Amino acid sequence: MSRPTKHAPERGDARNRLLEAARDIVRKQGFAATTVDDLCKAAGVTKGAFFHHFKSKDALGVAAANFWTDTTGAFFEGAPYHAPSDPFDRVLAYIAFRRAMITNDIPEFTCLVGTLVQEVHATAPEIRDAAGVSIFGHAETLEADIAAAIEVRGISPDGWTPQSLSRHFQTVIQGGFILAKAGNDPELARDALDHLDRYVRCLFGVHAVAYSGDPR
Amino acid sequence: MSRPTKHAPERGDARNRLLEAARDIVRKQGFAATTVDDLCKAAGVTKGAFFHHFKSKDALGVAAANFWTDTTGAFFEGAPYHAPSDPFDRVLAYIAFRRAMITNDIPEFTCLVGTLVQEVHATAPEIRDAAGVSIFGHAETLEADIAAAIEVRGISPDGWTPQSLSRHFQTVIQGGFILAKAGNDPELARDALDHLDRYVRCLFGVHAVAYSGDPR
DNA sequence: CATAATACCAACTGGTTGGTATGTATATTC
DNA sequence: GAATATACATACCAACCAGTTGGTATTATG
Repeated sequence: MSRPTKHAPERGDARNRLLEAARDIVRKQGFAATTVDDLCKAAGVTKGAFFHHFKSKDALGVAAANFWTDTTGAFFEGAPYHAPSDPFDRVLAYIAFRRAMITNDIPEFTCLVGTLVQEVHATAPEIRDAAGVSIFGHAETLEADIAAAIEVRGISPDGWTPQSLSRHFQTVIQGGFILAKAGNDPELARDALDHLDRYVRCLFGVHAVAYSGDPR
Repeated sequence: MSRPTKHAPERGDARNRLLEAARDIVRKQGFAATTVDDLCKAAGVTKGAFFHHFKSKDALGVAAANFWTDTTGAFFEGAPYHAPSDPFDRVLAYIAFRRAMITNDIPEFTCLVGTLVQEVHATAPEIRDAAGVSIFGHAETLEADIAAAIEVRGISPDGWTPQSLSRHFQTVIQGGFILAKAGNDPELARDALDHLDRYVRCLFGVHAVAYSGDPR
């Protein structure tokens, strides 16, 4: 009878429920504008539970960033863009996958750690660093495919490396989120990825084709 | 004897001093984390002055975004990247200029409205829209040069337009700021612009050359 | 089964926050 | 030069905020 369900808070659940609440609310409102009470209310727990699991609001911020790293890490690891046998196709499939992830609800597809770091980069180094690990760690997962694509396609990168390109992917993704927010239009985030797709094809000397929008 | 100096507050100065304080403090701390008292203290005025000029903190946010639009608009209009006679060179000069603006102090070169919109996009539509006007309005100033460069270079854009490319410039710039913050390293913002430079040369069929880093 | 640790909850607190009420010196208008 | 409007300053407030205190129910341990 101890089946953990999503909407019936159960003993031992509070920490995770708080982290999920942080993930959802911080993306909507930002970190500073989100109160501890907001999080407790959304998680269905009291402040006692909050400060039992996190020694401060900032500590929750660090934990939320790490939670993001873990959950998105597992999500991308299991994602279908790894399937193509050609490494360059995997790189393109990553971009298509990121594009397909963009829904109509902005807080739903935007990045928690990008939002976090924008706010706290100068005031909460521990949160900033946890966000950095998340972004640069995710970028790293692309490096091997990019390096393999360079080899397979027989190109000689001039002024860029697998690392710098993998980071540029994140740059374009994060920048696309900002434009989507500023224009209140998710399509702007898709446009960013279309330009990225074009850039990558260009770097690898592959002619751009009309973009289908289908990640498969 | 009524010479307005920068550090001796004078009658009639309060509004501008508050906007300058907002520009500087919000980029460091974010909007929600910046209190009205913070702004008053930095501007050397009292709360009475604040609420005389702005009916609420959110109203100051809108005014600060508009202030940013006006001041950066004038700054870019008078910037030297407009000098080259060839429009494509002007486009490259813009990128080089943006790159040269990146100093060692992150809050100094990052974008107020990018920071603002990330925080308030879903909670303060008026601030979000003012930020949108700023970003997309600035992007628009690049469209004519891009369009002229297309003509002069005789290329046929496939799947992109002067508007979408000018917006992608802002995407890369904003994304570069986020990575710079996450890595606590301004160089990451420069790397973003190097990739953008490479992309633009590729779109126009111009071979990339070793990047000098000098905007002239 | 006793002890102890864990996982919470309800009520409280002291400092902070955005905003207000009221007063006053200066500039503008008639 | 009287009246009015502008541009502030001072003092204050109710709501809110992160964090604490002191407790209880459950689980783990020996």
